[in-house]
Amino acid sequence: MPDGRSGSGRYSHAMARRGSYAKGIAKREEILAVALERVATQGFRRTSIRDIAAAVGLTQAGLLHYFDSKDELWVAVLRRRDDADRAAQWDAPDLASLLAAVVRHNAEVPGLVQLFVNLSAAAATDPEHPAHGYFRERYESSRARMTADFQAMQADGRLRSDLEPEELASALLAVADGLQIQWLYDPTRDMAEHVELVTRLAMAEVTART
Amino acid sequence: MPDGRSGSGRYSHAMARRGSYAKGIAKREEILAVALERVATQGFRRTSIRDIAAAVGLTQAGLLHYFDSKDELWVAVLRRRDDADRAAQWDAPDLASLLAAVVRHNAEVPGLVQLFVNLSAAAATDPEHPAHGYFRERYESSRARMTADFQAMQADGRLRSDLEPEELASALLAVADGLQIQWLYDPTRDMAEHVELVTRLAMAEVTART
DNA sequence: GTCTATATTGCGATAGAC
DNA sequence: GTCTATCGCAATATAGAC
Repeated sequence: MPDGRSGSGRYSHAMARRGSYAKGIAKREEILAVALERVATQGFRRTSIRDIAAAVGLTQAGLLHYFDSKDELWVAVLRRRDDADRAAQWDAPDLASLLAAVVRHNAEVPGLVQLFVNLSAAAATDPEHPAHGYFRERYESSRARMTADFQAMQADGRLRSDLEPEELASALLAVADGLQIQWLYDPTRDMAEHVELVTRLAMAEVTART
Repeated sequence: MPDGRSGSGRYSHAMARRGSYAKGIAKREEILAVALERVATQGFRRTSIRDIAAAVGLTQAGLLHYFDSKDELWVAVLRRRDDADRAAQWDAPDLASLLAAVVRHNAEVPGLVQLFVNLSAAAATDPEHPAHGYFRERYESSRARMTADFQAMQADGRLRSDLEPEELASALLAVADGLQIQWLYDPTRDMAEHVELVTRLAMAEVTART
């Protein structure tokens, strides 16, 4: 994505075209930022397209010029979060620990959890939903990367050898997702703790247990 | 998981009258059955109360005489499923196995899974949602009963003693919920298998492992 | 190109007639 | 108990102003 920000003031005709383009990009970024801020602070359910539009000085129809639909906007917000998480460089020895770290961080951003839970549910039941492809691919790639990581860990003897890496990957992602829901109903639940519990169970242990 | 509560007994005010009481009950049951059938065949998102009403020979307003709102109707459908699950008398040695059995059965009824996933997500983010109380209590009671079961299993030496029973209960429910979503995106995933994987990891083992 | 204004559609919900 | 009629809302589509 071009990052060029237009200067303010008057433009020649040519500048105006480039300027308008850059302005459009900037506006799009502003919408994403505001959408994230609104959903984070006032919750998913209470954040309508009209709210966001008003907060960036547009009408609802004006906003939908930048995103084809409300759901496309939400997908863009989630992609942005994915990018931020990827850029954050958590220090985790493996992908299971990374998942726990990301989950721990998510507890600070309830609005995003609300968004994720609602959108993933809505898109799951409708193949035509704008977010369907996003989630499908996200699960597939997360599972694939984790599976590879677990295979390596089994080769190193860090992970129990008597379980299917892919099944464990699915199960860990599921714990993270399922706990998000329980956590929304009861915020005293510690999401990351549960991911770590299952991870711990899957780790090869040196010490005997009772 | 079946929930320990009486399920099917929410009637709207008008039902309390004598007169055609039995007929009213029968109609209500018919609506529940048809609602289940519609959501199962055409999916949750595309099932409006107008659809259901037409299928039972009523208008939308006529149907809402029996249920205060669309979401109340969905809750009644889910309570009915809980009742049926409870009545089914699965032969399972413990609640973790029971959960796996119920989950395995759920795979035969995708429409109900869609309904559960969507409604639990929508109600999670809105305390005023008609289904919020239902899910909150359902999670709480399922977790409580499972926790008690796990404590007994630890006393018997059937379960690893180095983990929190309540945490394990939460995690198992979360695996079941999270896998529902992954399964909706990719029906080749075996939901029950994953529940059993985590259960197996938590069980005390007699044999040595690698 | 970017945006506003307007129209249309479909939904759940409600009021009141019978 | 069920209807007709209508409301308000959200999402979307389109025409055309600038």
